[in-house]
Amino acid sequence: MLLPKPTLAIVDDHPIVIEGLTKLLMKKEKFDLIGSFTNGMDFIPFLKATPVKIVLLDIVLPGIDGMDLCKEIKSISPTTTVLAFSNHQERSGIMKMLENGASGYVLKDASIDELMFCIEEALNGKITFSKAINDILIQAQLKENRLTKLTKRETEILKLIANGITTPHIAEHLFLSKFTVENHRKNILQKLKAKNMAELISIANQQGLL
Amino acid sequence: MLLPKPTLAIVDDHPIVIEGLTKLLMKKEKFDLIGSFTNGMDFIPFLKATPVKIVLLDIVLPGIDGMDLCKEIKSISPTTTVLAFSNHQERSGIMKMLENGASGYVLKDASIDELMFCIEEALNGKITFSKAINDILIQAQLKENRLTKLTKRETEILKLIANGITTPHIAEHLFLSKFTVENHRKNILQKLKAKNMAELISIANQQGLL
DNA sequence: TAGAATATAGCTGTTTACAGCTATATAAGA
DNA sequence: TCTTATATAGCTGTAAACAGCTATATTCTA
Repeated sequence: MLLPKPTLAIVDDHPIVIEGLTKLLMKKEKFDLIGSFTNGMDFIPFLKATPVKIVLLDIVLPGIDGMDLCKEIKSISPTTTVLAFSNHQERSGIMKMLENGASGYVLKDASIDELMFCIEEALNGKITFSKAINDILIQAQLKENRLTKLTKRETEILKLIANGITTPHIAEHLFLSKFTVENHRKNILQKLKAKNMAELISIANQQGLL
Repeated sequence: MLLPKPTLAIVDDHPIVIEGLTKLLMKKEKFDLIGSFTNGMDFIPFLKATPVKIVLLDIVLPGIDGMDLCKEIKSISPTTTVLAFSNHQERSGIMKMLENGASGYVLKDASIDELMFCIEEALNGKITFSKAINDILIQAQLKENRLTKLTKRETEILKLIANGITTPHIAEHLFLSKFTVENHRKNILQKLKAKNMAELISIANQQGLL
């Protein structure tokens, strides 16, 4: 290959991960691995001295964490592409990384091919995620889209209410105490921010919950 | 005109109407007016003896009324076209005539051109109505289509209910007694056949009343 | 595995809803 | 003009809804 390979650095507090990644990346011969670091404090001076095209960045790090480090990296070298590489699966962490300038998020149990693909996509300016992360984000999206999240039981009871069945009858029908049904009703009212059953059914209809 | 004109008969208990119609029809020279009768008993023997293509038939007649006479005419001579020509504006009478085989219904205050047009349409096998009758039928249709007919007040209150406003507050808002609002609610419940407010709002939503 | 969410059950008031009636004045329609 | 529909107001019960709490067992899930 005549073109110079993109320079790549790893920041991960697990030496084993660094070791494994190094070997795999060597095999592929697509990137020039110019440095591995187990914390952000060591990496920052290096970045200031050396141009780095792409950084694989863990979230959990001793001292400054990945989220903050990402921000720092982008302010020092905006042309550097940061790709989160972590085991963290919380949506909040993922979002924070993206807000701070990361170009994607790859879960550590992703395959090497998946990782290579994501790196290339990131280098092309795209935001990419490994499959597992994608699933998490989509699911979160779905939950959020469903403006209101009623449980199975609540949905069941809501439908009965919409059919004009009263609390005592619902209790009978579902073999529950009337107190239980009443509690479910209270919860539904709260979740949909309704003052009473009439408004509840209105809102439920608007949101297509029936 | 070389073609034989269609034969036409009038059955109407008002001599003035017969007189006027006769003159107008003569002018148009489109039909061969072969007989005028002020009651059905006189007309039936005539019809049995003479082929009549079209009959202008009033509803209010001495002895046998227009609805029954129409049926009789169609059973004696199915090829005879009967066109109701009356002042009656009740939907039930119109429907009865049609059920008994009439090909249309022209109100007596229709213009002569309207009448001529309707006769021709009827001869062509169509069911026609003068404009005023059409309006009556359409309006009746609309009323019936609107599966449920709520009054202005009821609709107003229904919307407030759907917004979660309780009876006492609705009463305040509309400067009414709470008893009045309660009565409106009862009426709405009955009209929409709902057991309670929850079901009411469901049904109202289904019927697009909100 | 610990914490969060869910489903369950309970108690006590107060407020609303609902059923069942009567009644009257006005407006709209046949 | 006469009947029907509408809008108004009233009364009396009973049933249901609602607000505000506590509490526990189970199930999800990070």
